[in-house]
Amino acid sequence: MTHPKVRPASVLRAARKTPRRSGHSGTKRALLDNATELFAAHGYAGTSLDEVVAAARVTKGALYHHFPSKLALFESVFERLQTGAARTIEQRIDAVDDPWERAQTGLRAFLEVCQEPRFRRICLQEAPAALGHERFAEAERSASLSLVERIVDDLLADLGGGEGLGETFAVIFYGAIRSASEYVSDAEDPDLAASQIEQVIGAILAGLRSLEQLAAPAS
Amino acid sequence: MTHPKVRPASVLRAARKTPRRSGHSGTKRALLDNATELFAAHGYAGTSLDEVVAAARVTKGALYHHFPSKLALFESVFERLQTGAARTIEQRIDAVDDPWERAQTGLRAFLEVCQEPRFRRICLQEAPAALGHERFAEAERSASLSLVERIVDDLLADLGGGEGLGETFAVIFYGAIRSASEYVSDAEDPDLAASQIEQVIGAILAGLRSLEQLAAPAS
DNA sequence: GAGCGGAACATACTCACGGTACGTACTCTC
DNA sequence: GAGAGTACGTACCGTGAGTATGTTCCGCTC
Repeated sequence: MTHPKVRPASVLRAARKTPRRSGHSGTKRALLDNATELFAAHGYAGTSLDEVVAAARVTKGALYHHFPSKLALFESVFERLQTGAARTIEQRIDAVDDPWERAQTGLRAFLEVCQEPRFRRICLQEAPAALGHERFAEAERSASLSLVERIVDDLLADLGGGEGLGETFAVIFYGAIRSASEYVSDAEDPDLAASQIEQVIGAILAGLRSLEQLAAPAS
Repeated sequence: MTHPKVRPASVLRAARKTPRRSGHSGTKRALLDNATELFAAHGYAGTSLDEVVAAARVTKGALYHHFPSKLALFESVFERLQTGAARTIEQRIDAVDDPWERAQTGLRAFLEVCQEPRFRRICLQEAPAALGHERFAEAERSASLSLVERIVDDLLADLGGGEGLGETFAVIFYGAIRSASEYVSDAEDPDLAASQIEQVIGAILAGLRSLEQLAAPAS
């Protein structure tokens, strides 16, 4: 009884827009684009695949042809946003030579990227729980955190001491600016909040710079 | 207990421990306890209510009598952990007078609390996505962040200047130690990682302390 | 101490949604 | 032009959150 021999499908035929060109289909891109919007608007759990395929004007069969699971779809969406953001920031900081000025530039670029609502929601809010802590930490390490570590290493080299503390510094700074980005996004006056953040980070960096040496074992 | 008319339920009968005492039942506590374990082990989405009620040896009817939804159950679990952690940290820092030493003490207490697996998973990893960004931010503000702000305000008072930057400093420090706690948890050698974190935070605080004045408007 | 009202559950169901099974249409290659 | 592989479409299933509807027990009143 399944599959009546004679398939009507007349309505669907009319709906077809991409004339089934060869090679890589636009269907996958349509799914990614619409999934990005929906995930950003309603979160991972709040978005049903029926909504996604309806928005992309295809069916679940098409979706599961391109992605093995809902989580894999989310992962693709996540990676696209993540790599795009990392590339943007990288271009900005590569244009600056002085390590201390580069840190400020990187901070500014990161804060700007985090104001992008889709990036905020998907990469900062939904991804940790959706992908799981392990998978998310790995993705962050290979993207954002490595950028921060590059910057921090140059700072520490400019100072004396601090051997072996680069990763620790990077983790702390990354957490700080990640939290700062949320603060800016939620502020009533984002521009004011951003300038305050830059001021405070600037003070912290200035304080570190004023130390003649790092690395004194604590109590 | 359960309908002796014809109903077997012999297993459940033997399992009842609290003899249906008056007023507040132990059922709610059993649900909260088991839900805490399961949410911590499998996350919010990965835990089914059937598992919860089976572990608590009750039925969904009992659960929905005490909690209006799965999210409300999670919220209760979250709040219990959150307030308990805040109370622990508060006691630790209230025993210290010097503001700079108190900051270090608070950091150490926070890092310890974050090593508790249930707190980590539920309050730090699952809660943001499960409760939603808005609700989670509010809970954090009223619990952890207010503690940090109290500490930071004393630091700024000890220094000169920095008027109106207390909240900004608190946000940045809170993000830093939140990220630091993850770093410590994931480290192969948590004790070493924790000491490195304390070292770096100590250096940052020392740097700030060495500044004669804060609050210089940036570019 | 009989009756009554509500709290504290249990049972059985609905429905949304992720995932699967299996089909067909189009294209390319030989 | 026949076979194979890609790119879908359709119908179905299982799980799990939430609901409707009981039923039992306790405390209170008269």
